[in-house]
Order: sequence, then C-alpha cells, then structure tokens
Amino acid sequence: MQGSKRPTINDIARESGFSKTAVSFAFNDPSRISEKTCQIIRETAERLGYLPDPMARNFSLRRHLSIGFLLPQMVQYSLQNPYTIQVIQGIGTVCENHGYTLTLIPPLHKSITEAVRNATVDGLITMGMTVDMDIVSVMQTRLLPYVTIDGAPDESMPSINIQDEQASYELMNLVLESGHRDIVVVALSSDAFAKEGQSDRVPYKRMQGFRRAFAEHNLELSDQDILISECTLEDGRSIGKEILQREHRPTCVVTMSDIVAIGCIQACRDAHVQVPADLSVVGFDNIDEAACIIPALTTISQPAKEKGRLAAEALFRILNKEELTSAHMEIPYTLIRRDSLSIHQS
Amino acid sequence: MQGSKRPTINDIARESGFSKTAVSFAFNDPSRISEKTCQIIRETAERLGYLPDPMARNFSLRRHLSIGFLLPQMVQYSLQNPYTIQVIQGIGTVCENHGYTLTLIPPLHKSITEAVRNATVDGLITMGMTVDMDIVSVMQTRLLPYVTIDGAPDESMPSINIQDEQASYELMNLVLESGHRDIVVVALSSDAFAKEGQSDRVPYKRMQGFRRAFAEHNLELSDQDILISECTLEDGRSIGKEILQREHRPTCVVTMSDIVAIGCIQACRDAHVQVPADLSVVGFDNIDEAACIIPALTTISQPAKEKGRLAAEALFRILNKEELTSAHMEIPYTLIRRDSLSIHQS
DNA sequence: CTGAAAGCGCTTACAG
DNA sequence: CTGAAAGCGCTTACAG
Repeated sequence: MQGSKRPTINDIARESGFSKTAVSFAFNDPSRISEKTCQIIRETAERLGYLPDPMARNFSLRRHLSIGFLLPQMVQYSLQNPYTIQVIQGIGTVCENHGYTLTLIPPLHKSITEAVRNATVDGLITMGMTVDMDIVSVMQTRLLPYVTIDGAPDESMPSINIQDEQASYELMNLVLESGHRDIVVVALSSDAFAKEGQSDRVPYKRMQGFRRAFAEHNLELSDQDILISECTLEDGRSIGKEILQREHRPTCVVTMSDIVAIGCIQACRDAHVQVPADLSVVGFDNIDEAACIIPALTTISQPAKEKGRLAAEALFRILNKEELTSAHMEIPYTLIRRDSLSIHQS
Repeated sequence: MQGSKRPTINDIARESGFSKTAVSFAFNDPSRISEKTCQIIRETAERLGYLPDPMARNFSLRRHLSIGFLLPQMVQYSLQNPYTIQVIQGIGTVCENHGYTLTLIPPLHKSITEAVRNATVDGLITMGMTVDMDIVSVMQTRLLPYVTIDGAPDESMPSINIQDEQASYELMNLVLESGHRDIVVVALSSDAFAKEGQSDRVPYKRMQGFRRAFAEHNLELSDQDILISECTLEDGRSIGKEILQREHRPTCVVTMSDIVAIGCIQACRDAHVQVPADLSVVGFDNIDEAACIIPALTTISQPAKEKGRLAAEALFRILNKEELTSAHMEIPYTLIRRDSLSIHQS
C-alpha cells in the first residue's frame, strides 16, 4: 500500500479527492471546511499513514519553534558544570511554557561561528559573549534575536548579569578580613568565543573586584599569584595540585567558580592537605554541591536558574516584537559564608 | 541598501549577475564554478549581508542535523535528575562528534504525542518507552528512527538497558542478608508516556527482582509496603516523611532511584532520624551525589553516560543505514556497598 | 465551502 | 564552467 516513502499532502489530496488547501485546513483549521470533508480527509490520512511534515510546515511559516543555547564549552564540560545546567533548566522551563523545544548547540567542527551560521532556531542564548565576537555579526546578519548571559552588556546585545565586580570585591574582602595575605587567585580563562582579552568580560570584572579589595588593604595582587583555569573540575584539580607544589604555599585560594574550587579541594584531599585548616578555598556560583561538599564552600550565590529564565523570557519578548523594559538586566547575588574559609592568624 | 528582510539567494544571483545555481555552489561546492565567479558572488553576498538560510537548506536536503531527546518528565524535573543529565551528556557528546545539535523536547501543551508529531529532528531518543505507546506509532508513521533507553525491548525498538531484574534482586538480597525484614519499597511511578501498567517496563522489572529476593528468603512483599514516587527529589522527600509517620516504622527503605533515596534521607534529617542507625536507605543509579551525601548511598551503579552514548551511536548508525550489530544492548551494572545500609540486628 | 496557484529559500539533475 | 527549471512539502491570499 505505501512504499518506503512517506505520503505527502499531495497524496492525501489526490486520494481523498480534495485539494491540498482542504487537506491543510483539515489539520490546521478545520473550521474552514465542512465537517464531512474534514472527516474524509482525516480518514484518508489515517489510512495512508499521513502526518504533516513539521519541517515543511515550519519552513513555510518561517519559524522553528525552537530556541538555541550555545554551549560555552564542549558538551562534556558544559553539562558537567551544575551552574550551566541550572541556566539550561531556567531556559528550558520557559521554552516548555511557550511550547518550544530547546536546542543545545555545540561548536560545529570546533567552530562556534559555523554552529551559529547553521543553527535552525528562532533565537539564541549565549554565555559570556562580547560584541566583538564573530558570532555576533553572524547573528546580526542572520537577523537572529539573541540574549547573552554573563556577557558584556552592549547596546545591541540584551544581557543578564550580576554585579560581578562588586560581588568579587566582597568575596575577596571577606578573605582579607579573615586575615589571609598569601593568596592565589584562580581566574577563568577567556572562553572559547573570545577573540582577545576584553575589558568588559566577566572574568576581567571579577579580577577588578579582587584588585579593588586588595587595594583597599594597601596590598597588590602580583601576576605570579594569578593562575588561569578552564571552568572544569579536572582543570581545577590540576591547578590545585600545582598550587600545592609551590615552595611557598598560600593560605587561601580564591577561584571564580565553585567547580574549580571543588577541583582544588579534591587536589588537597589527594595530597592530604586539610581544608580549611591548612588551606582555605573559596568559590563562586553557589551550585548545590557547594553546600554538600565537606567543607561547605564559602562562595558567591548567583541565581543561575533565574538567569536562564530571564534570558529566555527576554528572548521570547523580542520574538513577539514586544518592547524590552530593560535590555540589561542585573540580578542580585549573595555572599555565602560557610566552612571552606578559615580565619588566618598571622 | 537592505530593508528589514534578509536577502535570499535570488537577490545575490540578481545582484552578482550569476544564477542561483552558481550562488549555491559558491557556498557549498566552489569547485563547480570558476574562482573568479566564486569571488564575485562571495563579495556580493558579503556586501548585501547574505548568509544561506540553514532551514531552507535542510528542508531541501531533507535533513535536520539534529537529534531529539524526549524529556521523560517536565523540564524542571528531568534536568534536576543527575541520572538524566548524564544520559544527556552521553547523547550530546556523540551529537557533537557528528556535527549535530541536540534538541531537548518537552511535552508540547502537556502532550508528548503532540511533541513527537512536531519534532523537527532526524531521530529520537526516549527513556522508558514501551511499544504500546502512542508516540511509537507516531514515530513509525513519521518514519522517524528512534532508540529507547530503559524501555521495554521490542523487535521494532532498539534499546539500551541494564539487567534491571537481576540488579534489583542483588540489591534487595543485600538488604535482606543485612538482616532487614521491615522493608518499605518506594517504586517509580509509571511515567508520563505509559498507557497502562506494562509487564516489560523497568519499574516492573525492578519490582520483580525485589520479589525474587524476598521469595528466596521465604518472605513476601505486601502491597502496603510498596509506595509509589515520582522520580524527583521533592517527591522522595514527601514519601520519606510519609514513611516516618507510620506507626510501625520500617528498618530499611529500598528505592528505585538515588534521587528519591536522597529525598528520603532529607526527610530523615528533617525529622532527626539517623541514617542508617535508625533507618537504612538504599538507592539506584549511583549518581555522583550518591557518593558525596552523608551517609554515602548503597546503590546500583549504572553507567548513565554510556547509555546515552550507546543510544546516540545506535541512532546514528540507523541514520546512516548501517546494520545494527544488536538492536538490544545490555550493559553491566555494579552493586555499590556504602554507608546508608546498616546491618540490622534482630 | 472549495481549489488553483504562488510562495517560503534552498539544491541539483540536466542540458548547453 | 554556467543556468533554467523542477522539486522539497507545506501555507494562504485570492477568486469562485
């Protein structure tokens, strides 16, 4: 009866004796045809195993019914970071409410630009983006709406951020007030999108906050006390190992991400170094694990799910041609004091 | 120069003085045209801000370059379960390697069938599916390839599973050997896909394993000692609370999911009941958290990421018209003994 | 209520 | 090397 090919609207039209128009209406707007016609068409469709092709339909309607999330790292690392997962949760929930799917977009053949060029979505959400990036111009020429989380706010780029400089300042201030002076900072690497170091990027802003706290204590952060880590558990662990091997061991490690901080703590465990007795470690993000790990992390709590939610809602507003109340949304953070930072007696 | 609409291949053809064919080749197969032509076309495209529409291209080529993952629960719950996230990780990594995106598909207007009907993907991966479900027939009439994880193996349905009956048997056996006799089982609910209770479903198989262990000890599992929980932390917690309120408190709670087990442990904490001193709790899955939580969970370790990986690889093999070596893949599990199960002295 | 026809933006077999 | 034209499977303004 049916070959290996799916029947199309043409087959149903021919077989049922009605026009393509009628068949289309039978599935999308039955009120436009008579009940009898609708019934015959549906029966014919059922008999031939016909279902309208959603891609053809979307193509015709110039829509995708999907929002894209550009993974900031390789899939493996992105989905290993609870912070990113929470962001995805927030985005996903909004998509669900709007009847959209959520497309996770990894770099295509190592190229993020290529991935954006090929993305079949109605809009994109990115993390840590600055205007100078190639992908921005691609999105713009494609007229693809986008919102960035933890990126550098720019006129042409709706964004969701916390006050990273201030949060980092408070975190470092707490460390200094706790008496620490031998401090190593583990900064986040410029991520995959970046063309070059950019002064408005999140890692930079956090570093600025750290420096401000140092300055207020009449201290200076020397370059050799700044290390760079990818935002992965593994890299955090190897950086931690590296720090423990220094001849002059610091009393506190200040990271820019809980996942890196936890990696450091694992390195300490491996080396039988007690945290925080021998070494304090502080994080950033306040992922769920930060509260569970022993010792529980002192960190900055930022509402990741909320970030995702806000980004997605802003994007849907753009898609619906609604006015954004504010293109640059800042949401509150909290300094969380727990056990991984000790008072240092000098 | 350009209106609010994107230029199409036609605009570039007209403006450059070449045909649509040539423009198409300039982007997809430059070897088919002269260098000069290619250059002129590319310059024209650059000038007008033209990028080929990926949806139109995919539509023409009858492909999507995306794999769909049907979320087994609402987004919020699915992405809250580390087991599911690991599965997604596995799938995502394979997609990345193949240059595909991964589309997360939530139920559409509460309807999973509707979601499958509209999914614009080249293939689908589902969790916990049985052949009798509506979505199976939809996928079949759509000729959409699919693979199911933790579903009921069937001739027409490639699947990835562990030996759930045997694993559960071993787990319950350990509980019984540890001296427990007052046991409450927290089973997983028939999930959202299910039409009705089905004997080949994973929760059913696990229950069979539990019963076999009981039978071998000349015991019987009474209905009142079987509770049902959604696979969420919250539901686990409220089930835990319920159990603690029973007049006759059991000595051990056997769950079918770590996330539920952890919920139970939280309920114990809330009620100041010591685990495992006052009550033992065992899980299933061995998510990362199972090792971190105090007490660390006794559980069944199943390689979730591997399940995702295998499912995706099988799907790509189907897409490439390759022969599947075996449609039903079983992978090994391990019984993990940790601290949440105590020896019970009677 | 119904249908013929143009259109969505590409690809590609075919002819020159 | 190049282009006219058919085709992918739908939607929908328009006319009857």
